Amino acid sequence: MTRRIPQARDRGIPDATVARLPLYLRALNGMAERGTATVSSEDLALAAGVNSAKLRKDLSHLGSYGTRGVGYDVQYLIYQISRELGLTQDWAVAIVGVGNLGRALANYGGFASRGFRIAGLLDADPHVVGDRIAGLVVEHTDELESVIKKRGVSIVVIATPATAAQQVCDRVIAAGVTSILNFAPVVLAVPDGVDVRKVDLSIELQILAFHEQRKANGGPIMAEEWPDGVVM
Amino acid sequence: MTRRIPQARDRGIPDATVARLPLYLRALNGMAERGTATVSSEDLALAAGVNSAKLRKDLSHLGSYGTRGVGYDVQYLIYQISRELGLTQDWAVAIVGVGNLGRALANYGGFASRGFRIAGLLDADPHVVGDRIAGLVVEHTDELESVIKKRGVSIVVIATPATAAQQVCDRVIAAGVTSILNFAPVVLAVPDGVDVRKVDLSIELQILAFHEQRKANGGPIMAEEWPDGVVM
DNA sequence: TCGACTTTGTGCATATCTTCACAAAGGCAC
DNA sequence: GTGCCTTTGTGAAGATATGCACAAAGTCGA
Repeated sequence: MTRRIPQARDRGIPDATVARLPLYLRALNGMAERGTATVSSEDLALAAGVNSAKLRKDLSHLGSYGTRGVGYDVQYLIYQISRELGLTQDWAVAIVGVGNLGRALANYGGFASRGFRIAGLLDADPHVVGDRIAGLVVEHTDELESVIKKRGVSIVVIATPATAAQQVCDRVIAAGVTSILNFAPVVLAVPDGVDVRKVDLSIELQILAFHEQRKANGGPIMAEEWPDGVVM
Repeated sequence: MTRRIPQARDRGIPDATVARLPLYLRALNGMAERGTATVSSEDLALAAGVNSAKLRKDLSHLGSYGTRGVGYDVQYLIYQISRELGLTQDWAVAIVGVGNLGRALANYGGFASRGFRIAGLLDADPHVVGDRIAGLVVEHTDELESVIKKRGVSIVVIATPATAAQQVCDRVIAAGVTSILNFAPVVLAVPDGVDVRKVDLSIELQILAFHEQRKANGGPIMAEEWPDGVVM
């Protein structure tokens, strides 16, 4: 892990902040569509579902873009956050694995509107290769490296079965990709310098189940912990 | 602020730990399938992609289930984590919104194997109602309340368009549901006591884009911050 | 120009999470 | 037994993140 040496102008935006910026961006876009010109931290925080002090602190990491007594200019803040997140440029994304999930992702409207252009759909199954989905023709995974290079793909989404994920991962990294969004239920091994983010549908349900169980069991004080001899 | 008075057996498991337990569980299941009987914190941490001290501290919140000098019994630990997460019981889940994503979720194998039983698929579109997906017949959202009550649904997955999400949310809460997994790109307003977890596909990509941009711009030290006068 | 009012930006206290490092616990060989 | 070896469980330090509360900065009406 690279040691963070604080620079004169420290550009180290906390991870927790980065994770919330897209949230603010969405809320702001909604406001822009409704014609709102300026917004206070209080209102924006409400719309984004966070505390207003946190919102202000988050935004302060980007710079001082508000006006005291007034609030934030919606359009300007959209621009600043977009720029910080790198959404003012176009990102070519390839989706590997065109099962149910891959299809859903290909058809998901939320990508294109944020500068993510789907530049390739690939699958190993010959029955799927050639299908037209969301305006693209599915290509065979044999073409993976050439698609990445020819179309300047810099982000790859892995939506393959778990068994194929690591191999796909290795190949895209060898082809120069350093940002991967992984939907396969495996922990990918990657070298330093490669970012992997993971979305796991069943993990989210498990976390919900944990809390649901707590609620069902009559609150935080649980009467009997060891109902009866569960022994190794 | 409620002062945390440590109970005799303190049942407050940190959120960060809860979020990782499913990860450990998956790694352990893989080991069990390969016939591994015991595992050290070092090896399990490696398989789960975390640091071994963190793993040990996480597990210590559940109890003292390891053997010094040996490690953890795989089967026993699977049982303990499953129990803690509430996966030893059956959870009835309803999916509202059977578009591309809803279909993908309905067909996702990772649910059933962890005690999540899909008890209902609902959609507002009459063209979709009646379709058979993953062994279930899609029902009309008019039936939402009755499906929840009759089939004992305690977790609802919202995979509708953004515009319909809040309304669906309100209805399922009114019907007694207190755990919601939301895929719609909106911040749901819910009363206290209701848990909402959110999965947002485009947010993950935006976070990747942020880091990718950093890498592309020549590492952590960025030369020119304000290329030229971007002014309000 | 001035004063009342609003809202930002942030210092500071607190809470939460991570990591180190090691004493204590147990297995195992002899 | 006894002593050596391995690995857990955890106290304490450090790192990050959150939230309060308020001074500073700006708007706006008179």
